[in-house]
Amino acid sequence: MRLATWNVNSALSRLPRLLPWLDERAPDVVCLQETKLSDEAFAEHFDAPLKERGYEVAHVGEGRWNGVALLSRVGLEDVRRALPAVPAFQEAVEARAVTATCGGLRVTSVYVPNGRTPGDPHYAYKLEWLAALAASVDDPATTVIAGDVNIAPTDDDVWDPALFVDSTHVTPAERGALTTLRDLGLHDVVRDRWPSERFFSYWDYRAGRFHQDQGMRIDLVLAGADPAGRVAAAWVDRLARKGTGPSDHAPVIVDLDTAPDGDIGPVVPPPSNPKGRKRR
DNA sequence: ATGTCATTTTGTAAATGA
Repeated sequence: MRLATWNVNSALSRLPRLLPWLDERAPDVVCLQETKLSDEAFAEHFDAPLKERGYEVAHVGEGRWNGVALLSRVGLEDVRRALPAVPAFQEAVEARAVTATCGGLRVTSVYVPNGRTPGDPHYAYKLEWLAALAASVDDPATTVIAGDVNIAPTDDDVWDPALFVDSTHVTPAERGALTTLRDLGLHDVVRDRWPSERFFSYWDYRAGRFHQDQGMRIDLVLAGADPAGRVAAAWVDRLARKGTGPSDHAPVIVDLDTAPDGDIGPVVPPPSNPKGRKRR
């Protein structure tokens, strides 16, 4: 099963990139963020092309800002359109999370509040929202939380840590929220796959940041023991950040070993070693 | 110092947000 997450920075603007990307990468489950569409507008533009490609859809949008979606062609059940006990911002619950059961996993597409600057009301809201996210996890073992978390887990996930001292995305309180999720049993599976590589998932549109690879790794796939133990590949799809009309984020793709029926299949014994040579 | 992009508007340039 191939799972992907992508902050598209307006699904409508990204339509000419999104549909070809689905055809090329053929993900089974897709978490989208920043669709910036109402549910009605998303349905108008996406229901037909997604159905044609075999996807069921759960979209939670408000129109101008935010907006998240789950696309799945391995089932989409028990949809939850907001985190339980999610904090409001200025009395409005924003469209930042949608959860469904897809292919036996409880998947949540998240768009964590940006926070703007420490001290800003948006920053306190971000931390409250992250607490609600952790509290929303029912069964960590089968959970996947994927999306734009607006937090760089370590200084290795920022192109120039010195520039970001005391900025949002890197503060101990924000990173502590990721630690809380980790302590629940959720693994940052792309980092686990590439523990000492430096790579990013977001690059500012300005100042030629992408072409100088000056970015941040803020789009994560956090997976519980069951999916984390089945990771076959995990990578950032940088190609989608190139060319005409890209999002400022690249998709993150994770492949899980599974047979079509959801059974991982027989355990294959290791090859025999009749000549007694040492294995490397 | 801050080079882009997307969205909205008693709109057509300016504000807002990231």
